[in-house]
Amino acid sequence: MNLYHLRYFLSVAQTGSFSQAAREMHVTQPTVSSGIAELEKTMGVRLFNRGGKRVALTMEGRTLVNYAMQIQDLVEEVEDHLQRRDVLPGEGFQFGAIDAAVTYLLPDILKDYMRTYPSVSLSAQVAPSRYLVDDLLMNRSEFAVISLPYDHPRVETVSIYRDSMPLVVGASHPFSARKNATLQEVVQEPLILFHTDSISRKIVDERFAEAGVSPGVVMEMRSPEAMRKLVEVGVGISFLPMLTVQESLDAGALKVVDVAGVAFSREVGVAWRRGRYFSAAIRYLIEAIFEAYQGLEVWEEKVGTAK
Amino acid sequence: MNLYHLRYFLSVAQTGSFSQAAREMHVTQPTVSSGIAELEKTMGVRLFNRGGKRVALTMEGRTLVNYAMQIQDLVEEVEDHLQRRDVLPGEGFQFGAIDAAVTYLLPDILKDYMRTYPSVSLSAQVAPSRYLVDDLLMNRSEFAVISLPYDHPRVETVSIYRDSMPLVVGASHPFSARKNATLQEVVQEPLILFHTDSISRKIVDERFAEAGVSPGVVMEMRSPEAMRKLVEVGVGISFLPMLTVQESLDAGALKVVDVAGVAFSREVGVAWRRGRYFSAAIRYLIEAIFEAYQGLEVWEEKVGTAK
DNA sequence: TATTGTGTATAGATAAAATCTATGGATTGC
DNA sequence: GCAATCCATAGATTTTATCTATACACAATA
Repeated sequence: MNLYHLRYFLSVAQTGSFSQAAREMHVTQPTVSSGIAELEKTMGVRLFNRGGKRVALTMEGRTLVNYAMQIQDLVEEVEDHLQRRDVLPGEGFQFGAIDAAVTYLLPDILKDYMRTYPSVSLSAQVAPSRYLVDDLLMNRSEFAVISLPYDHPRVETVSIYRDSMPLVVGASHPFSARKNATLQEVVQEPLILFHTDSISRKIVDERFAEAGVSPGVVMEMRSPEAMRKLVEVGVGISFLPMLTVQESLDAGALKVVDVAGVAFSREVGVAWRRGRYFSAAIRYLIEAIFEAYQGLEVWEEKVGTAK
Repeated sequence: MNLYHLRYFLSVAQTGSFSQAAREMHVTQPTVSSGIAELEKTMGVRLFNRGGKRVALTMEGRTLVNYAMQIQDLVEEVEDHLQRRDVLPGEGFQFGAIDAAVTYLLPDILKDYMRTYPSVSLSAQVAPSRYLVDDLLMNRSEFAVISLPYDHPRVETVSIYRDSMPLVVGASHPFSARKNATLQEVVQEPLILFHTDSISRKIVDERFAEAGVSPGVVMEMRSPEAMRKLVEVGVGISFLPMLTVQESLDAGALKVVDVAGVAFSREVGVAWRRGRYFSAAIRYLIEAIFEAYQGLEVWEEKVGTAK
């Protein structure tokens, strides 16, 4: 069976004439004849009774008309939808984001997005960058907002936000009265650090290594929110992203202490599998993120305006 | 777009692999690749993100899956229906029949038929044979039960019933007391005859011509039932099919009078356009008619067991 | 009853497509 | 790194669809 033949068939059924159908379909009459003959052969039934001035559908022909019209409609509908890049109700996609992004950077953007694409169902996977990149590589999510830098030959990244990662201490901590401290002092304190597989931890470790000191770690964990709480109650001190601690600083529950001569910071960026294709609805969300923060130019340079 | 390509597409979507889909579809992997590429080209969208061990559907791909499955289902369904010669609810066909046939010969057969094919809607066209044959030639009805003989190069006929066409008179008519009459006597009486375009009239005229007499016609009409009524009330006398007058004879409202030396009769038969194809559901009805009366052998000889 | 116009079927040539084989480049997993 | 597996591509081949030309059937008409 062939969709063109089905079209010929419907035209013949409607006009009652092979010749007229051929004219309508812009093909020759033998083309229609052999198209119908092919249908009749594969189906094993006669579709028309020939002989009069007009051909007449058999009962089987009438049955096929019924289905052929439905099939035609579906084909036209799907071509239409795909060409105008419609999203079917219930369709959607998954992306990844680190805790800080989904909590502090994305809410407004997502809200706008869902107004633009109300029928798209979004699914955000929240996890440390490492795992989000795994999802990207496995094609399980379309893109991810992760901590940078992240170096991988098959992952592209574009920074959207530079986030300082100051030393924070609880309001009751001895350091809280001071403006600054040295790294040597810091490593004497109980430290709460990100888990070693995290990017933020890698950054902290690098700074320590450059300064030739090593921290006396008390706790390692993956949840910045949990770490913030622990610092607030005085279990230890920590280097935490500004995004995470801003509210606690405002409320006075935490204090920032400068560390002489060393700047801690990490970047947040968008990552995707190199060379992948972005559907319009996804592209739109990504570009909204770049517009809200930064990186639109770099993105366009890397991905191009074409799809 | 091509139904095979759609099948490949669904298989890839399901297995997440071009190679595996190729194995499933019993084609080579490049065939699947180019099938998908063709779909992507005509639709103008990417359907899969390649790259990992498994390929992943894009949003557009997911939309297409949705439709492709529906299309596949319809295609399978229609092939199934046609191959097992199912009749869709509401489908049916039209046949023709003369008054006597639809009133006296067919009722039981139609009743049985509608039990066997409850979903088939029958439409009977009741008219004089001439008109029914027009319908046959125009492919407007599938077959017809008409008066015979009917000679036409493109119409086949098989007799199913021989019906005598005696002279009938009203109970109060002078002839009604007699056992017989001569043609010469008959033509002196007011005669009610079928219209000249009818087969029964042709038969009557032939007998008159053979005897060298000509009737003094009072009325010509096409409805045997109306003629019966007119004879009953004494407007005239008539040659009417036994099928039509049997009940009136039983009730004593009409009397049969032999006409010396002349036998009037007509045959009833099934007619169809020569060389046409019969759907199973139609064939079944026709064969039921032959079985109930006669002619099954002749029919099978003319049409053959094949379709 | 021949004639003409309009139909559909068929044969053979041509064009278009789908598919195959062979191979290259990329990625994953060990 | 190395082997295995995967998808893309090029070119050859086969299959299918379509076209041209023509035969044949039928309907309308003179």
